[in-house]
Amino acid sequence: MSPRTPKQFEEMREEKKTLIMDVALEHFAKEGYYNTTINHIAKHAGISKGLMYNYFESKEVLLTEIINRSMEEISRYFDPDKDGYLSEEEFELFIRKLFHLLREKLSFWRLFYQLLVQKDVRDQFLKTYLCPVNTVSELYINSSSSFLAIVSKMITEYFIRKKERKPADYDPILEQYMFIYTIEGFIMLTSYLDMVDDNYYDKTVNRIIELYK
Amino acid sequence: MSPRTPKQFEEMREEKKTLIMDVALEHFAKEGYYNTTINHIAKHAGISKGLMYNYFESKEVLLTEIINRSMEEISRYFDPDKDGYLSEEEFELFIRKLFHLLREKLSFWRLFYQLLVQKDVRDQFLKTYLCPVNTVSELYINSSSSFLAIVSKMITEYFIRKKERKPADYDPILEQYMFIYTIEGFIMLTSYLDMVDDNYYDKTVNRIIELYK
Amino acid sequence: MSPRTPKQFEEMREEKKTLIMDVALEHFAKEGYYNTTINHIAKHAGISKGLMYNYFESKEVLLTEIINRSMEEISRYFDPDKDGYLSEEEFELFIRKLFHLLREKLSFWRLFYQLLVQKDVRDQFLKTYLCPVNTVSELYINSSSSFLAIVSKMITEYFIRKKERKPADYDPILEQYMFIYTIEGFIMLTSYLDMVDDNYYDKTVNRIIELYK
Amino acid sequence: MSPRTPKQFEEMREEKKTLIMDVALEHFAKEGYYNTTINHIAKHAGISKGLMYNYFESKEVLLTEIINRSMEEISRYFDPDKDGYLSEEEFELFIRKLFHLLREKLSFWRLFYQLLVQKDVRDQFLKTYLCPVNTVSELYINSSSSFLAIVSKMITEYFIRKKERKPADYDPILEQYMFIYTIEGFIMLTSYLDMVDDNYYDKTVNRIIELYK
DNA sequence: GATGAATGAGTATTCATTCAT
DNA sequence: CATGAATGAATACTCATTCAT
Repeated sequence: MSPRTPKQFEEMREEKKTLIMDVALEHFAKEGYYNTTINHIAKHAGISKGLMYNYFESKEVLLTEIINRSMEEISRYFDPDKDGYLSEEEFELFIRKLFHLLREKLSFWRLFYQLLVQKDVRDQFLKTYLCPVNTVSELYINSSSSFLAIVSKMITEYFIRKKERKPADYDPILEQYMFIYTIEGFIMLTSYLDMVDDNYYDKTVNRIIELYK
Repeated sequence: MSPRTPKQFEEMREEKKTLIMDVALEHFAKEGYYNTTINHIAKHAGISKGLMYNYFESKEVLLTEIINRSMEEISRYFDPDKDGYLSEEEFELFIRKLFHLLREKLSFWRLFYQLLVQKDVRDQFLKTYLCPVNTVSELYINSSSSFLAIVSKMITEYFIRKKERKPADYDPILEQYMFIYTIEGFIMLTSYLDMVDDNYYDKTVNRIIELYK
Repeated sequence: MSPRTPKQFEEMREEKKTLIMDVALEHFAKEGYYNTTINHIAKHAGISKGLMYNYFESKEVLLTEIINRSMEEISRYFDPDKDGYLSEEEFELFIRKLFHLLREKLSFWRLFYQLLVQKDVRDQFLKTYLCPVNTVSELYINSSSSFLAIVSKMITEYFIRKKERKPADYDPILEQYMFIYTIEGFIMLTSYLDMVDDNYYDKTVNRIIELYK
Repeated sequence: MSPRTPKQFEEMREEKKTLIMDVALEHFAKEGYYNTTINHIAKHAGISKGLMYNYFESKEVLLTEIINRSMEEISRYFDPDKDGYLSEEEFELFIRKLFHLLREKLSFWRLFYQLLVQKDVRDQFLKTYLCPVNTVSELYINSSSSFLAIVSKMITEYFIRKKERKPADYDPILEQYMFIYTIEGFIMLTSYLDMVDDNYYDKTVNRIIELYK
């Protein structure tokens, strides 16, 4: 039994961190951030309370890391072209991916909405993930942390471009708002209120694409 | 200095209760229910902690009374016909009123979403305000506590009726979902994320009416 | 309607005080002194909390007055000869009266034992009602407050006198202890634990008299 | 500095739990359960308030555990034959042991009487320790929790059996009551009122045995 | 006299975080 | 690395008592 290499240690550490974050996310989503105690997470992750602080220096840092990880996953999952341009096909794919993700990462969305709803967390979140940018290119410096801003900008530009193939009275800004409200409402009701009608999940996606593509 | 009459006491009580509820709603909405301490509310209402308990037997009761009061106000504000039938004009008016109310009672909506997002509170809330009913008429027995159920039912029936004046492939259920998602997303983004573009407030309302009336 | 005389006022005051004390005794006995709130007593006595403090300057004073009143009643009820001498007939009568009183004033006994059991109250009580005395005569200065001491002394002397009509190995001190233990145990079990067997109430009294007269 | 083993932790826990229970018993007995604050106990046990809750989930549980522990000790101390039969020698021994225990566990008796005197606690206690049983044998399933019931039943049967060696007018029920009152009164006065005359402690025991054996 | 609104010190309990081993 | 004992600041809630009217 040769001693473990530093690399092995690092891997074990990462695995443990991942485990803790998974458990924590699950509980944060189910019981709420404030109602979930460090003790509870530790027990369910099969480690001691003290060890938690070896991995995450505070409960808040744990939360932040969970959010960062999820945002990175999401960002990677969408992986838009780096050209900042959204074709019609890409737009449709984006929506389909979004709805697919909603089902895959339900716990994260639940946590996400819980947090958005609290002023202090929300402000922190928006500062991190929605820092105002002017050009798409400058965003790619740190694409995961500015993912929302990138996407937001790309969608805006998509709607503006759409005007060309629409009647004169077409208002791209208004349509974009309508699109975002619908998406948001769908995510909210699905992830939060469990008000999801499985029979209509696909129909809804198609209808949104039909209306806003 | 004659002693106060019972009537005077009652008035004082009501005034103070209202004051406390207003202050509490403001803070619950801004900081969140769990992050708002009784102490904090008391201080901002200019009274002692102990007095809070003269008016509300617990923090939870305070919350409940705030919600009930707001639901009653909202219920009174909409005051739908007692026929359970929503004409096209009434439907449009309903939407306009809803958006008007959103601005007037922003704090309440914020609180409302915060609570919906917490499983235990949500369940309690839904049980109280969305008890399943079969006929609209039976709801009017206690119209404020079943206000949501009434509205929900009336909207469903409105969409079903709409099918008559629509093409064969019109799916009323799907349309209703789309309508609700849009509304929900709008309320959510407006009340929560302050993502409201005043220039587009009215345009959005009109567009929603245009799409779903 | 002529205005009330000072005497009438005084009587009304006394009546109200009596009412409050009755209600308070009942609740103290049932719920315990610490578990009974001033508010509760006031409500059950049909007056306001503030007015309570017009009659009794504190909760503790109320308790003290209840005890004093009861001790006076008991003292009056027994009304021993002022000669400090207990004849055999008087001894038997004393016991019968004691057991009769136990039934009449059950609430008081309950309160009494509750209080005895708490060190601070007990000390206060013993200081007031059992101040050490040397001669019976000096006790009569304030016969109600030293009632227990008087009775105690009279009983002691009764047992000592009994020795004359008993065998040589008769130990009056021991017999007195045995007598007191029996009485005490009976009162305790009857008043507190409701462990009273009505069929044996009289038999017990007779047996105690038989054993210790 | 190797980390502590689970065994070491367990030992530490038990020691500390015992310490806390001892301190708490002492204070509950002296000041009364309601008058003894968690703060006070913690301070006298030399630990923080918070730690109390690591060992006992509430003040009430602390009390319950103290009582259970004491009842078990007492139950173990008496260790009656499992035949449910009390011979004359065993009866005498039982009494001697009882009086011995009274001195050893004075604090517990004080606490015990305080609790008996409060209706809610009393009911709970009686339910736990005096659950009605029909045969002695069925009690031994959980002998500590039904210890009082066992003893009570054995004593009753002892007195009934005694009738055979007594005159025709001997009333076993009455005698048992007299016996219990005497015992009870003795315990009460000794443990509570400190009215114990050391010179007469043994004489009393002997006299009780003489009278009721 | 009479009321109940108002106060504030006190109480049990929780929980993120630290630290000795 | 790992443990869980230990801390203490914070929180909801209670209640005797005071006081303006």
